[in-house]
Amino acid sequence: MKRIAESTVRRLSLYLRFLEEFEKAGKLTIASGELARSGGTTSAQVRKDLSFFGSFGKRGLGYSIRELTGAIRGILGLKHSWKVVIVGAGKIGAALAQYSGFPDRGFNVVGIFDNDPRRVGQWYDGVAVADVCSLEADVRRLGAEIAIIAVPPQAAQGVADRVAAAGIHAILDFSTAAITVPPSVTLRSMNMAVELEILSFALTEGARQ
Amino acid sequence: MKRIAESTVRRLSLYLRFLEEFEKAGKLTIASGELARSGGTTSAQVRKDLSFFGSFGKRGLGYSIRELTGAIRGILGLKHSWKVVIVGAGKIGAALAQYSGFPDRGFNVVGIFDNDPRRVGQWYDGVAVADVCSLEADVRRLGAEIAIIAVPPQAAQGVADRVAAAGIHAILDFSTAAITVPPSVTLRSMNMAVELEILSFALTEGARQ
DNA sequence: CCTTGTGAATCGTTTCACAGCC
DNA sequence: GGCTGTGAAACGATTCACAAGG
Repeated sequence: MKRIAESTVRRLSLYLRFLEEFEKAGKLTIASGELARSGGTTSAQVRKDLSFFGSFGKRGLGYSIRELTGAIRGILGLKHSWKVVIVGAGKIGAALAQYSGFPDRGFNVVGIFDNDPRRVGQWYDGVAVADVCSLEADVRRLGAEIAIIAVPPQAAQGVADRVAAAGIHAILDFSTAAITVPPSVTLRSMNMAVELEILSFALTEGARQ
Repeated sequence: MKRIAESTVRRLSLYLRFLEEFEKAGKLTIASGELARSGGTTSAQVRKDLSFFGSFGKRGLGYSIRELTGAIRGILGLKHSWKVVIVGAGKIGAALAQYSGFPDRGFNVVGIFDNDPRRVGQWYDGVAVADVCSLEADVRRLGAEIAIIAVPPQAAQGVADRVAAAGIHAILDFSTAAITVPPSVTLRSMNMAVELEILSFALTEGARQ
């Protein structure tokens, strides 16, 4: 099977969001054009994205919302839930730990870690903050599959190395550092500094023209 | 001037981070290859990215770190500071409001808004939470240029419409909704749901192969 | 007649490779 | 000799356009 572009996967995730809304609204079928309009793309793009994985529609009719939702959830690996650990129980880490949208979508926080003794032992939504010393052991014991890094930038690379060594293959990095991981690990960065600077560039460019 | 790709701007922002580290370490010059290695790209990519904006290096020598840092800060519009409002003073909004890395990099939080009377009046780092009723008026009065949206997904689109109407041209959306904005507004989404689903896909794909 | 699925064409980005300069 | 700056080539993603099927 051909390698799938990240942009395709990102759009599938968005389609899923819109499909769930349409489903809630009681709609039964949808055409690629309508899905495209919700997501700011084109009908050809929607069809091409789906075509990498099979054919899910009926010519002349469109897609069954129920079926397409199921298909995309299967493609994205959302038919079962994932175990997530959060490293860093500061403001952002704590906010994420309490975020209720998580479990709803199949991502269960099974561990939270910090190196500050004042934070260790605090409870967030049924999970106690553990000392980061036990990170590797706990990741293995709990069978965690995804790590969220929410530590200061200087500590981010070290944490990434440690969770990778403990067998984690997927990392979501909230720090403003730019970290690197071995090829066997998938890394997504939610780097607020970078996003703000992209906005700054756009504002500046707009003013230049 | 040709349109600049978003990927180029994102890399410039990363280069800036590495350059600042090298500068702190006392290095004076750097070659494209070394910058590339820090950022997981290639020397040709670094040179091409910079070439869109001018020529900043010396053949045979590389780039003066001091000069290149200044040039990139100029390109990204970071030579002056930006006024930011945060809409939503829940867990994420409050965490962002207190985030000290913000002002360091020229992004000053000048306003925080919420619709919950229990949150209105709370102080975060010298700024009081205001009622979201006064959003448009305050945005104009304060001269805010960037809005950060940290509200529940159902409310995100409405907030985006309101800040856009109030004259804001740059939005950073932390909600898990997929919102749309007029072409005059630049939108960046830090959509945790999408990023987690991309990780889920990668883990599933890895297992499939 | 409407809408999908898809090869072919187009467009944009990255990589190559080398002339030009320090 | 070493490294930049940049056209040209290669690659990858998006858009087009149409045959096929309900």
